Amino acid sequence: MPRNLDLTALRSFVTVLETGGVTRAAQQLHLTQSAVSMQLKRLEEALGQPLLDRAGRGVAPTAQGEQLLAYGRRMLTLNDEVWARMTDKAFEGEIRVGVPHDIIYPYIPDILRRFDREYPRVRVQLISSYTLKLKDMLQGGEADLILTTENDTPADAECLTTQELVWVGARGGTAWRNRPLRLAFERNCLFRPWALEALDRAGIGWEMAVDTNSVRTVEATLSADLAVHAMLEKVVPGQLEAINHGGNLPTLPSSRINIYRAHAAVGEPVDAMANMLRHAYRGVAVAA
Amino acid sequence: MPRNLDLTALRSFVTVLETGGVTRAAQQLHLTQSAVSMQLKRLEEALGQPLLDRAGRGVAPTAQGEQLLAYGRRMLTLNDEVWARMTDKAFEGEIRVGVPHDIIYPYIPDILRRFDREYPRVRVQLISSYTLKLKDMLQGGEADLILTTENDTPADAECLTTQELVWVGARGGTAWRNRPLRLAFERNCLFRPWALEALDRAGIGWEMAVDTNSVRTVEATLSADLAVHAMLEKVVPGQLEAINHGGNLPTLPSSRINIYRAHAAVGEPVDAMANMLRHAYRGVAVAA
DNA sequence: GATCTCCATCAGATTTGGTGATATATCACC
DNA sequence: GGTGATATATCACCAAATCTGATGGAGATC
Repeated sequence: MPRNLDLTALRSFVTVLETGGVTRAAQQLHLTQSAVSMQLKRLEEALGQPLLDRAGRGVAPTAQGEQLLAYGRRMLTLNDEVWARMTDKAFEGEIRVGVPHDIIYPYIPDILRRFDREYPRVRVQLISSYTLKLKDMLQGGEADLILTTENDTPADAECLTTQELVWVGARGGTAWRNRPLRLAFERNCLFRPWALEALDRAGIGWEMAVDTNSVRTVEATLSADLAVHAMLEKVVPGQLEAINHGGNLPTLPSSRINIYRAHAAVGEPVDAMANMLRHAYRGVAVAA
Repeated sequence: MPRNLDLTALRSFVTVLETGGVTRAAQQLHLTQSAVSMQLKRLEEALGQPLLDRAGRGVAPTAQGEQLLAYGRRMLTLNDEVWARMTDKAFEGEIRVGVPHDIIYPYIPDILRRFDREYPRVRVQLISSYTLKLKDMLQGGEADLILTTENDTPADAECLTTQELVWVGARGGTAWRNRPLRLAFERNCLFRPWALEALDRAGIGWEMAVDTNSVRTVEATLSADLAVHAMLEKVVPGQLEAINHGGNLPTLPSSRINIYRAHAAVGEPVDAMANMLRHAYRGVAVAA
């Protein structure tokens, strides 16, 4: 008494019912008619009951055959799926994802981990840069999928979420009370001009506490409570916090997180990555 | 390049990961260690990539192995399930279902059809009788599952639905205007005393148009617009209709449809049948 | 460093499962 | 009711796959 079905025979069985004949099925499967016939016989013997009703024209499944057909289809679907995932060209290669460095945390690391589980044969290259640079790279074919932080959503993009820009500083810090307000921004940070403009409009004096291109420097300055910074509300790292300034600092504009996909970027892995990003930031997956 | 996975090898693969060793897996599977080892090798060859990481203590799946593990488990689950359905003793035998004949339509035929599809090796014996007789049969072990129409729900029963009892007659019929009201009921019909009592209380004179134990006779009498009858609102057959009497006939009490299960009736098929009945009458399936 | 455990690999035995040929059955048409 | 066409079952044979039991080697354990 065997315990495991033979997927080859099962495929023959399903094909016989789908093509309506042993001979046709055999052709489609590139086997001889007798081989398929014997597979059917083996199946029936193994399960100890008739599966096909050969009465007259064509073949019809018996009641038990119906059962096996349903299960068989599901099993073959799984088989084909895993087979595709493990060997299909479409599931290997590289996918280049660009993310502004200020929104890498907290979602991206987890997404990369999960993606690698799902598509182990796809190498993910994470590009961390500025929104403008990322858009250039997408144009230049150097990235397949990018996230951006912008104040609107162009037609070729999709908005994942709109988030408030907030003032942040060290946990429990007081740097935000100082005047002129001491700021820490990277030179190319997209939010820097937004913050400055908001302060100017509110008539609050300010000065740059650091002049750097390093995120680390900014972080260190903020952690030491020497300056304040602006970032999206949902991505404030643990050692910092949104400043509860009670109106002493101006409200900052909101920003959108958009996703762009290169025209050339097609295939299930890219779809899946896009969906994971959507799901993380928007909380909603989009059907493929 | 094979196209179908070998479920035997797949089971070995899964077992190796579950037992943490080729040798242990082989014992559990009643195979030699070398056989299992070769199966693993064949799997890796077929899929063209390493599935196991034999580094040091124990075995760990590679990233691709994780994939295969997940799919493999699902496929084996399906395999074992269909195998059980097709060969397990628990999925063959007889199940005796008792249903009062006035609620057989419209649901029961469809349920029986669907049940037979799901459990082709289980013979269903449909017992059509009166509620009291059915309860006797259940007590006497002559039925596994019965539906009843009663005006309450005893502790050992489960109420599926509460339905209004309504007056019915021929489509477009006028028999309900006659006085004395002419009635057609089988002798043992449970609803007969309910109807008579309601008429008496309303001071409406009545007489029995037929004296029979045959449903057919009652139906024929009703179809000919010679008498009226009372039945549950949801089970009125097509050739009859609920009478729109506008208060000229008394309101009838409501009735419950209950389900009872014999203590000895256990197993998945009985559960499934009970669930199908619940679903049909109550519109809700109950988790197994 | 000896021992133990576990796994990969090999040669040979066995079984499985496929091909091609043949027998049987069913249908369409006369 | 017979005939040809088409479809399926079965058989003998053969090739390939797969199991067993033996062997050797890599780590872990003492």
